[in-house]
Amino acid sequence: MSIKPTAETFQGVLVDADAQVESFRQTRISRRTELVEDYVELIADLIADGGEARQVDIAQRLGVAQPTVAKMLKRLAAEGLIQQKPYRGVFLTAEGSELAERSRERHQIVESFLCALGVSPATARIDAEGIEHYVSTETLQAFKSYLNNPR
Amino acid sequence: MSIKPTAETFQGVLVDADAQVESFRQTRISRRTELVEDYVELIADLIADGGEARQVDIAQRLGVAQPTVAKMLKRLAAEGLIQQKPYRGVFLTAEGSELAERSRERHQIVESFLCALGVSPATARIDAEGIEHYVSTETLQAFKSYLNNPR
DNA sequence: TCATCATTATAGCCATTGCTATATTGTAGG
DNA sequence: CCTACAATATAGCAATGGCTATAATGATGA
Ligand SMILES: [Mn+2]
Ligand SMILES: [Mn+2]
Ligand SMILES: [Mn+2]
Ligand SMILES: [Mn+2]
Repeated sequence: MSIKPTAETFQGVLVDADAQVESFRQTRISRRTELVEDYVELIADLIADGGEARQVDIAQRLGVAQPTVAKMLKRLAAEGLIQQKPYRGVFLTAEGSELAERSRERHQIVESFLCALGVSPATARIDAEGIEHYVSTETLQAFKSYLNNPR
Repeated sequence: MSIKPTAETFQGVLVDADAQVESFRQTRISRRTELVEDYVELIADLIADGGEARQVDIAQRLGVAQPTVAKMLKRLAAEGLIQQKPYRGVFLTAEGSELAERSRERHQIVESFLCALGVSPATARIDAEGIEHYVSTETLQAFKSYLNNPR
């Protein structure tokens, strides 16, 4: 809407437009990388646990169908985060491992923080799975500080 | 991967499978409703500020193109959250107003909470725009409790 | 060895969320 | 009144992330 500098203008209802558009833009960027982060994190966990990450296991853990996983793995391979041999499990590249490790750490901090705040473990687990992807380094640092000195 | 009850099995690397799949499922559900919540919240703010919510204003605030908004508004109308007259601004139905109010409140609590935790206002604003959609009522309650008794 | 079965690959479908280009409509000024 | 111009509508495209059905492959066990 256009600026209406009349006497009865209610200031404060709307936040600064430039700031708001920047927030929405950043959120859209985070949403695009969300799935990739969950995939590499899960792949790293599966490899750490059983030595390999297979499509069926990834699909079962994510609760999606196997072709959905197959398509995403192609994308991850195209982005250089994993390597795959036909009809074999996948493994992480150096770049993929780094992203997985960063994601795992951040996820752990968010979940621990929620628990420290008094949220039940079950709810903390669910909420952290979504929240983790929208937490900046600054907010993550604030979470860490709280964990070091809760209450 | 299959269960491998060997002696060298590393327990604890992988979380419970059923719990994990439930987390991912809930996150996918939240992701689907994210945009709708931001739209109705923004529409309510625009109406409160200027008396009307036009496509150009919504588009400018979200940082997307006008046809993107037009398409989403059709969806919101189909879902009964807004009413629109051709070539006119939109307004919220009773249902849309309720969702907008709930979203606005939740958004405000999340942003205030981050600030109270020591996050800078600019970062809190950005992070809250994403985090808000993945916060359960239980976690929101924990945020409120902290706001009532911080530090 | 080789047949079966679990796993992976592929094809084709749909919904969502973005875009550009362009047609249509409404309205305000001259 | 009527013409610009601003706003909206529409068409068509692309990427993402789901799905089912089915083909191709690998590995296991008899
Ligand atoms: Mn995660
Ligand atoms: Mn996650
Ligand atoms: Mn919001
Ligand atoms: Mn938001």
